[in-house]
Amino acid sequence: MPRPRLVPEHEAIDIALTLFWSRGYDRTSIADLSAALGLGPSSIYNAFGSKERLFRRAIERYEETHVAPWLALISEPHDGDPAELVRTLMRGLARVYTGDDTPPGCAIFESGGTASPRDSQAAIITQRPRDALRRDLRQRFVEARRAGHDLSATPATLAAAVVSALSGMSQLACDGGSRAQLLNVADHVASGVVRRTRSSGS
Amino acid sequence: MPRPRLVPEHEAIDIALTLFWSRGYDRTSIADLSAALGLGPSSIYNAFGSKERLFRRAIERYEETHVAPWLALISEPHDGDPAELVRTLMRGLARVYTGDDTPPGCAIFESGGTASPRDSQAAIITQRPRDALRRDLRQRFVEARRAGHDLSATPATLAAAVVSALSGMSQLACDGGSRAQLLNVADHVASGVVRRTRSSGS
DNA sequence: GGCATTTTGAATCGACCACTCCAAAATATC
DNA sequence: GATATTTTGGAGTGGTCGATTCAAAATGCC
Repeated sequence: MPRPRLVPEHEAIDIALTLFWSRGYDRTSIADLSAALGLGPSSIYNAFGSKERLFRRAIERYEETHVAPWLALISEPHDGDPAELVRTLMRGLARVYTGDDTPPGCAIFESGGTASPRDSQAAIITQRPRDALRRDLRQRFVEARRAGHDLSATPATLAAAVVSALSGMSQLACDGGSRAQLLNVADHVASGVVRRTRSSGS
Repeated sequence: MPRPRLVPEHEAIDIALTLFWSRGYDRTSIADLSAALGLGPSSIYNAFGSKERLFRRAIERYEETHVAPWLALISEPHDGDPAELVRTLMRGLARVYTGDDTPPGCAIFESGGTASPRDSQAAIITQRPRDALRRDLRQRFVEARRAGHDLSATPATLAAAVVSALSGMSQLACDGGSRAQLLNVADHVASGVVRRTRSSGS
């Protein structure tokens, strides 16, 4: 019954995500969002309440649309080679970080800034999915080890190493690294997950 | 002959570095620096010219005092095992990232923010040492391969992987990761640098 | 002590920040 | 068409940002 919106909510969130993703939370102003949406500040606040809440919605959307498909690989029980699973996960995210029509890097790693001792909600918002990724990966490695796979390190260390590599791949993409470079890193890291008992290939 | 400074230049840079390191460039205001130094804004601008130039000096100091000692390991020719070299480098930086009386993480990775398409001098300032680290590491791997060492990937890929791991270790430290966790990641990554021809240990 | 030189403190600059207020506009229901 | 409900545009809120100005203060040199 009320006046309809000029730009649908999900579309507004997508636009906001692109801005936060490319410039980070701090360097994205309400004026930037206003210009990108073609709406006044009042419309933004009427729809989302605050810049922080809009950022939260944008990050949630990023998780759903860009990370969740690959995260599903490791959240459900899987009896395949854990190295191959990590390889698929990392290669998929490598492509996300170097998408042609998306900003370089990973929104979860880059857009929130560093988590300072004191208040910085944006950093906390992006830290939660990072921790979740470490936890899920670790759990997956625990299951893989139970299934008899010979891992090259403890599940916790492997999870930390894989997430560290992903974080660094995001950084590399932001520094201008190519998709091929990121894929090479992904392959190399994945190949180090399982213990290799003999020399492989040339 | 002139009036002496209340706080020496190198000491002021150290204090500024600690602030930039812990809060990042954007979230560190002139007022913050003024309070930490016990000086008025005019003194800061008289001594350093601008916030950006002070940041540049602080990052240079970080490179000299915290990174250069470990970087020296890979810049000069070395005939030892490249894996052991990487291990020493990464373990040393892991300790820097989790120092008791320094902020968590790496100033070069965390304090500058993401390099946006458009102007953000702070991001560019921190990108230069990141690129230098990749370049030096790659060159070191090239030499190691010439010396007959059997690397597990191309020098460029290995360099990108090691720097990615370091970047991720910095992120992990900012997320509350312990020194032991970072050291484990460092050991695991280093062990993957050389090709392992047979299973090693338990 | 007087002078040149530099730093220091305090007040202040315009610009931009996230955010708000309010009247006009656009719809569904009646 | 009248009314209720929500969005929209635009002006404007106080606050903080980086940066500046200027007189007072503190030194070495003479």
